[in-house]
Amino acid sequence: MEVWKEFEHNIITHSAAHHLMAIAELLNKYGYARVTDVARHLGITRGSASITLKALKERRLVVEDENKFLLLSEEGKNLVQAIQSKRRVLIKFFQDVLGVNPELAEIDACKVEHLISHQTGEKLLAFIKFLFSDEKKAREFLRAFHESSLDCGGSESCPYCMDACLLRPESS
Amino acid sequence: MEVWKEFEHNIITHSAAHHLMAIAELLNKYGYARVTDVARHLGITRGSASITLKALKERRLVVEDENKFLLLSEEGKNLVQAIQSKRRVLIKFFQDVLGVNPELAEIDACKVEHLISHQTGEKLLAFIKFLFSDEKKAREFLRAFHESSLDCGGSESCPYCMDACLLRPESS
DNA sequence: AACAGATGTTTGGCTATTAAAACAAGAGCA
DNA sequence: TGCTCTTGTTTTAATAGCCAAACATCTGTT
Repeated sequence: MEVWKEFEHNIITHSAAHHLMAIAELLNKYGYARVTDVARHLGITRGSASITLKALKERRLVVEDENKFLLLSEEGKNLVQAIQSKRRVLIKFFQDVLGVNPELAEIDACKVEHLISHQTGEKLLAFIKFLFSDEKKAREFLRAFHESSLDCGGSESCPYCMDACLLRPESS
Repeated sequence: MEVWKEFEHNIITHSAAHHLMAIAELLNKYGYARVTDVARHLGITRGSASITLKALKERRLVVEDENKFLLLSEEGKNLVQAIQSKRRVLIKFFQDVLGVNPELAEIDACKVEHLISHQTGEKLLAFIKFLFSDEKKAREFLRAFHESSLDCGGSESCPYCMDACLLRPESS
């Protein structure tokens, strides 16, 4: 009765998260980030970026120097780190554990990276670390799973894909 | 440059998905579902539910009988099935594999259930089926992982929680 | 000095989602 | 018949995102 409303109570929206990450990537690549650069990086207009970035400045996640060059606050940097870390873990999991194809793994990770909790992100990281560790049981399990799953690629003949539990959703 | 925009191109929004699931649950529990029932079930006003449901009728996911009682179309039913199936798989994974606490597992699952792709959902299902199968390697691996992870609960002393890769995000 | 180009902001419009409040239609009751 | 309650819709207003277009500023060139 209340859980579903949590969706709105996130620390950051998808759009805002990507504005922050754009700044981080631009700073990393070019050493600076302006409104125009962020807009171009995200493929949106300068006007849209300007408004969103204004809100992020008010939230103290983004700061501006005397020449209107954008920087991340400490809080902004931490947020970006956290989201990027979750993204990497998710991509690794989707791709190298589940065997989802790389493009889709990236899209799915991008959609949820800013939504999953700190705890879940951490536990997934721990899981993956153990799974890819030297632990004999982990190695053997992973090999056995990948041998069993036979890479059906979502075909009609795959028993998992035909499972009544997951009725072809994307077709909708 | 384009992946991040996929977030908007989903089959269904979080809100719409929960309107559909509300109808399914009400039909299941009481045998009928009206606008008022959906609104009450979701904790929103009748006006809001009316508008969202109107859009869902236009999209042919919801249909109405002569007395304004709501039903799901075949497409609507399939969508609900798909989302609920993903939710169950996600909760099981978060809770019983990763060891996330039940409340958080439910919240995280709710946030992403409508976002992850069919392929990822299916592959996660296959993974869990294998993980909880009779397969000796799966049982041993799961036991070894759960013994190793020692249930830190996100504390300061846990090496995973202090991992530089996941800098305390929710604090932001 | 004057124009051109780039940059940043603002304004008006659109969609989705919410609430609040007004309104319409029906049902039951006195 | 008249009153009230329930139900559903509509309108107005918010917020968050986006675009397009107008506008203001600054810089560099001629």
